[in-house]
Amino acid sequence: MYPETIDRYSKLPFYQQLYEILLNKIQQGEWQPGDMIPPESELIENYQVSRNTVRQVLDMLVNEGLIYRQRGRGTFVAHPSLEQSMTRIVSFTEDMQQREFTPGTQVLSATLLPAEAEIAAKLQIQTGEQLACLRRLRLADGEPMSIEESYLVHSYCPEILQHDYAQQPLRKVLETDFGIRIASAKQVIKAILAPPELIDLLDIKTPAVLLFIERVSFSQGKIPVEFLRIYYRADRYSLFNELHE
Amino acid sequence: MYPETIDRYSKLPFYQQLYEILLNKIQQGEWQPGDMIPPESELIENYQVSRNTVRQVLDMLVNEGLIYRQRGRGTFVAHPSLEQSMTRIVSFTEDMQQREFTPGTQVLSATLLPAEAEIAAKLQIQTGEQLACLRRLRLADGEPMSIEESYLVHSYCPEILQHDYAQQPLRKVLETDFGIRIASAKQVIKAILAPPELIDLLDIKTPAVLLFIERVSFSQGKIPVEFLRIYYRADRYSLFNELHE
DNA sequence: TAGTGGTCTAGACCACAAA
DNA sequence: TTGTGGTCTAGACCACTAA
Repeated sequence: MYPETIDRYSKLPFYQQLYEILLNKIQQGEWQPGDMIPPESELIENYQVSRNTVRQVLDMLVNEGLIYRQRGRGTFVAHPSLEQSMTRIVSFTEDMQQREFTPGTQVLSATLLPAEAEIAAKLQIQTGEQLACLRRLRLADGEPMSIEESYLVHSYCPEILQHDYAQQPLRKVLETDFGIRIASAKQVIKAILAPPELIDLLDIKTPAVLLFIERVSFSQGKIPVEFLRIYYRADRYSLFNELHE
Repeated sequence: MYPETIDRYSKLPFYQQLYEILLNKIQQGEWQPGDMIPPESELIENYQVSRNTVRQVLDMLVNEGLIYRQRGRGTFVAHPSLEQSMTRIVSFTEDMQQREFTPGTQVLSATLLPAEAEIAAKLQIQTGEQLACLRRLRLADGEPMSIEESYLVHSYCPEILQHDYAQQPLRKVLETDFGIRIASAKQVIKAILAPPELIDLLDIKTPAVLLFIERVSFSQGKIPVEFLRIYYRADRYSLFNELHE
């Protein structure tokens, strides 16, 4: 399924290929949190690249918080942390597991509609172009945690609404059915007063506060694919991150 | 004032020394946003280090969003972006300038008080130890933008309250008077309903929503120095960031 | 002592941008 | 064509950890 060796004639640089290979081993759980990954010497041997190339890849994974190094001991898979959810694209399921909640999902609606100007601009399409809109209520330990409104450019992923998203992650369908992998995203984080129509759905009392995120997600080719609005119950959800000089 | 060459007998690695030198040129404005910085070949020549070492330093600055590279053209100082304020320690003044507001500050109070258990734990000190508390109203274009409550471990910086913080940045006093440089921080971001006592100060109407940040800042020696609460008017302030795989 | 990651060097060839 | 950054190699010596 995924390549295990570096294609020396590929247009992709060695370090990107090796990054994909190692990332995959972590994401697929072949290497578990806390596991030591093979030492640099072994990666050099296995993949037939220089130490600098190996270290370039490990640096990337360290920067993303996926692994950490200990001099004299080795390199280890990091335990998922809440900080990661601020800089890495993390699924709702992963996010909730890190917060030690049991995740759940209810589909509120799945419809086609023409793009409003505001959303069209963010997705770099024409106003009125068809969008697939998926609204989901997200649960944590059975209680409402957030509402997610996804708007997908329908021409990139026709028939996308013919799945049961209570069971299946949207991201996985995008990847397996349409070959679209979300590689990066930009988002805005706000605090808002809960709109009346969300009060009942989220099972909160007015006046209630929400942490509100608007996100544009891009494919590997940097094409905007999805516009997402997430309304989090502020009494149950907060964000963490680290700053440096 | 700041070293301009690499001390080849220092305990600090070359790349850290070079990082300090280049960071300083950017922060002091010697190199302005949009300026091309010297090409790698020149940095190699100037500082007598290898290309890998130069590139290691430039990689760090790129990761922090301070510079960007264009193949075939050169390396340039980045224009400050709103995204940076999510991962870099940015002063209120800088942050407002990036948002194209004119910043202003009013000191609400400056007092000494004993540490509550909650704050003491975050600052890794004993409950009841003396804290310097500085409360400031922050203005943008003359209108209230946020309230900042700083709690500093007083034994690290005695007499710190004997300055006029309407004029002088707290961070600068810490550095020049006490040799404390804030190098990293951890923060939590929440949405809250405005507490009644802040309503008037922020010139908002109830029920009002705030973006609320609690931050612990660490010195270069990783010692917690400051606990900070910031209450932002949600109608005027939001956060931006980028995510990746 | 053996094995790990941390730092550093001196080269090489390539792709891209501007003149 | 020249100069820039992008990728890659093959070595070296060091500091730290664990046995």
